Amino acid sequence: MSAAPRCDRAFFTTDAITLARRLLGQRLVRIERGQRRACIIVETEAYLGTHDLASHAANGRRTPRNEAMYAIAGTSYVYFTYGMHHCFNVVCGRINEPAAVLIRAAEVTEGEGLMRARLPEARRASTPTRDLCRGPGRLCRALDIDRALNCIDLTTSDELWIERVRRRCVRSSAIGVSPRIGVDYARHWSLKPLRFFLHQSPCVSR
DNA sequence: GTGTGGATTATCT
DNA sequence: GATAATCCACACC
Repeated sequence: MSAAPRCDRAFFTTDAITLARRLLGQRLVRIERGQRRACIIVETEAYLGTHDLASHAANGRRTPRNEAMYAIAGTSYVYFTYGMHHCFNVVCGRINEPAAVLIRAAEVTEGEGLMRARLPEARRASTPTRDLCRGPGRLCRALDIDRALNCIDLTTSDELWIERVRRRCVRSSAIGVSPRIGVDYARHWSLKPLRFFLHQSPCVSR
């Protein structure tokens, strides 16, 4: 594990599309009981604001669940869905203007054994390493991210943060763009090109 | 390789 | 009461 500076407030303080691209290639770090897990982010989705009908904050909806989306850039937003999965987002934009980036997939670099231990016994050994953080629910399971980590400050937390392992954004030609996944209910907003991923990564979902 | 449906429950209407 | 920013197993090709 090479030393790298933690992403600071300025890194997160931008619009969701910019942050979604900026996060690609950066390192997500989780410390639990003194043990470190890490992975390189390879897939993200931008959720833009109250006008974005696919966002939990669509039409200005503000509830206990999505309260974190209204917080300062660099705050975590972790929610529970489909009765069994957690999803991890990084809040961006201005305070009271809900925008966030969903972290959809990553490539494991540290703590693979700890991640495998979270799988059911039957699949613990047979699951390919590239699948451990391939998908937003799998990523949260592998890193043991749940609502205890909702609404924390990623610039100061000692449990979860992002390290800036690359100074500049990945070049555009290396980034694939597509519609977001699983938001068919959002009418024309489901078709907008707001999913970003590294072409060359085997750890991108679908 | 593709496609389909079921799991399972917090959250909101 | 309905829905969900998903995943998995199984059928079939």
